[in-house]
Amino acid sequence: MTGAGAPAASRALRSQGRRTVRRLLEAGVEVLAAKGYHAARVDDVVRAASTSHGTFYRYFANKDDLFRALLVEVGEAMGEHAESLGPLTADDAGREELRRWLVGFARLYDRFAPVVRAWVEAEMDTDQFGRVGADVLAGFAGILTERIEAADGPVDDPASAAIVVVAMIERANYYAAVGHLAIDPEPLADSLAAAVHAALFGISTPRVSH
Amino acid sequence: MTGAGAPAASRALRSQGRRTVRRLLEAGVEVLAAKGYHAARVDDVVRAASTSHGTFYRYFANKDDLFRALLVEVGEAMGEHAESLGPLTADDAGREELRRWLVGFARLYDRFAPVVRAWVEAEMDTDQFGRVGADVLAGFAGILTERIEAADGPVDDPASAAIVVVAMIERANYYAAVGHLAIDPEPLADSLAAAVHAALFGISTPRVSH
Amino acid sequence: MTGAGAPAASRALRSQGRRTVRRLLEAGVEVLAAKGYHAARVDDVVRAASTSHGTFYRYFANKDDLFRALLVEVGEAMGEHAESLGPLTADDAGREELRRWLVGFARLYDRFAPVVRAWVEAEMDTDQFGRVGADVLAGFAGILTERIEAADGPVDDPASAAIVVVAMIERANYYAAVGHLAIDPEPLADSLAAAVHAALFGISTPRVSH
Amino acid sequence: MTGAGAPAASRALRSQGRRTVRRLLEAGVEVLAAKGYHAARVDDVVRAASTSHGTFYRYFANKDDLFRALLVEVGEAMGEHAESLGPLTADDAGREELRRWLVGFARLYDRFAPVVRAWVEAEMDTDQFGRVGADVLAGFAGILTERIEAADGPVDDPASAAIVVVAMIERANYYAAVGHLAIDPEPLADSLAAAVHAALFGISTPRVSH
DNA sequence: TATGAATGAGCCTTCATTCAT
DNA sequence: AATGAATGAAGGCTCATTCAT
Repeated sequence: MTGAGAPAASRALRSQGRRTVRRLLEAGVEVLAAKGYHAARVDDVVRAASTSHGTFYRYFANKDDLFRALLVEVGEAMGEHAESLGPLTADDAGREELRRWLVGFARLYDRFAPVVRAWVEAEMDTDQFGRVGADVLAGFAGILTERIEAADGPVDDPASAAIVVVAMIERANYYAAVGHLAIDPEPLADSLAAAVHAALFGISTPRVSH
Repeated sequence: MTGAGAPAASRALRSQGRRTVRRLLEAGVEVLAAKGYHAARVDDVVRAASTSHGTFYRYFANKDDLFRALLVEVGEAMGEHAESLGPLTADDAGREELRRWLVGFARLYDRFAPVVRAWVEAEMDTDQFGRVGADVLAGFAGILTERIEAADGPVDDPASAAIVVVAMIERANYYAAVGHLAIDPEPLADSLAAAVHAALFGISTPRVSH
Repeated sequence: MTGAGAPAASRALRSQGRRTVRRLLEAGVEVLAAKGYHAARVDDVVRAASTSHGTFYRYFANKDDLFRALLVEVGEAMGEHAESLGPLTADDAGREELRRWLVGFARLYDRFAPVVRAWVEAEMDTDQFGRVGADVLAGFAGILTERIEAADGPVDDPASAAIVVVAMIERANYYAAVGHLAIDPEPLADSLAAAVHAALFGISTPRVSH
Repeated sequence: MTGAGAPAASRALRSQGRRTVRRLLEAGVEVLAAKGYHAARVDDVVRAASTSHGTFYRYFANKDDLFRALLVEVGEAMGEHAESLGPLTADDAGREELRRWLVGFARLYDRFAPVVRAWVEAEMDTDQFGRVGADVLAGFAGILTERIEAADGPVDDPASAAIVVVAMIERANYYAAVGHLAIDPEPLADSLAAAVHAALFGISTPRVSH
């Protein structure tokens, strides 16, 4: 798994080739961060990777192919993290687990923010591109649904609750990463954990002691 | 307030001109719905409005000018609705008020979905365009913050709680409108109201019957 | 029938537009003559037509669309001429008719040589382009077949005889037009008429009197 | 004579080198057959020859160098065959000789069809490439002219008659090989022999039985 | 000697915007 | 006021050829 796109799928890359692919992928993230998906130019990417157009198309079928490859990487990292969510319980341990998991998610999100933003930007366009992103989301929601069912809390409809939770987590992190609204990361993580736990078990925070 | 863009600002439009502007705005929504922001072409808009390029530029400075005008309309409607949120209370009346408000929001969202999607798509691009959208969000979050503070619930940080709530509401409706994930509108509204109320007052649902 | 390509098919062209189309078609012939089909650049055409790339694509879907339009024009002219062939008879009148017809053909061929050469060059490429050309040839061969059958001469298989004759006429004119081989037009026309008549009626030339 | 191009001219090739050259030439024919001259890519050739770009340019100066080498091979074979045409006489023996010769030509043409098609396609492009082909044709026409003169038939202008005959033979075979028009090979050979003999001696076919 | 990685000029096409009628 | 013709900068992609290993 080199991370390369379609044109390189049939060939076995040598070490030089693999290095170039890596450089292009990293350049892709850079450009996505700087200009976003639609404004990203192949020229920007090859310049950032210090290579040529010809080389780009040796490893990726086109612009989308590169970004799809990036999204797949992100999807894999996110999927792995999603699996790491332990059982959800109504007690403090459960809330703590949730918090731990959300912090990990925030870290991932922050790291991959440019790619996720690109996905959001591109959602409408390419079926393929949108598909990869939707799969990530669906996988996420699926795992949450399982945990919620297993938690046996007061939730009526685990599937739609999971979606609400995913939506909340994703967007809140998105706002934080994009900086669209001014939020501090720490209180946000707390608020999120509280909100999610409350949504699942009905108790907002342990310090409700008045 | 005719809804026209910059070039028409200095002129007083006659009724024919106003009709043309109206046609262009509606065509803009149509095109946004059909193709999204980045794939929308001026040519698509003028064809949908049965008019010409020359005419388009008589009323709007450029493509973005049209979409900004649309977004302003949406922002105004959303802002008005935001203001209509009554006091939030921990009891059933508070939950009911919340539910009413969320249903209204879902209706608005549904009606303006193409424009909102366009905004999401365009977020990175134009400072101006993104700004209008961010203002809408910020206005929203501000009003919620006020209400949460006034509610005097167990919430620690009203501002970031408001953002979590906005994120949850916005995204959940977005998913529903775009159809990215399969959600039924009714249980979604219920789940949302329950989740928001729980996040604010710590009681998830009245029917916790274990 | 303006001769324009696909993009102009749905619009009604005004006189300015029709003039532009005409200029582009003529420029196409020029460029074809100077550089041939494969070396022809859209840029060459628009420069020869003193217009812009944008304008080119307003009237033709792409390079091929322009050349197809030209080929259709040629095909129509050739088809009309083909129809003008009178009955073939074994006597001098028949030979004279044949000669007249061949001379007319040579004139047409000369006039449209660049386009025909382009067709020959492109034969393999586009199905569409090749199809138009093949249709012209087939139409030609069909008419000849009819005439040969009507002539009731000693020919065994009118269809393949017609093809031989078409091949002979086409190529001989081609060589003459392209200048690949040094041929004078007049004796060529004579030789062709003699050969064709001989092929159809078995008498090569009237002056075989030894 | 290894058939290699310019870069190999100065070196003496070992047996491995000769094998590589052979593979490249055969790959060239394959690719020409499959995609034609203009669509042929160096990459296609090296892939078909199971070798690399670097190797290709060790033996051929460039793409055209390979195809020129192929055309030279064809030209030699054709030239040899042309020489094999015996004296043309007005009697049945002459007609039979002509038929034999034409059948041999058809076989050659069929075998080399891809290369000949490539030549036709490329006629305009490279002076060099076109020249080789024109030389083949001219050699052909020259030999025919000689034979026609020696035959002392009723032909007025042997040179242009030869060209008409060459045109007829070449194109008819071309159509047959390319499949542009539906022709059966056998009646075509007969028709051709009959037509050529008639053009030269004035008697179309022996079986004129009216 | 062979391989495959890299190059970059070149070409087609799009589309927001301006202009002439 | 409206129309549609014209513009041209910009960007994606190809592929013959050269280079480094």
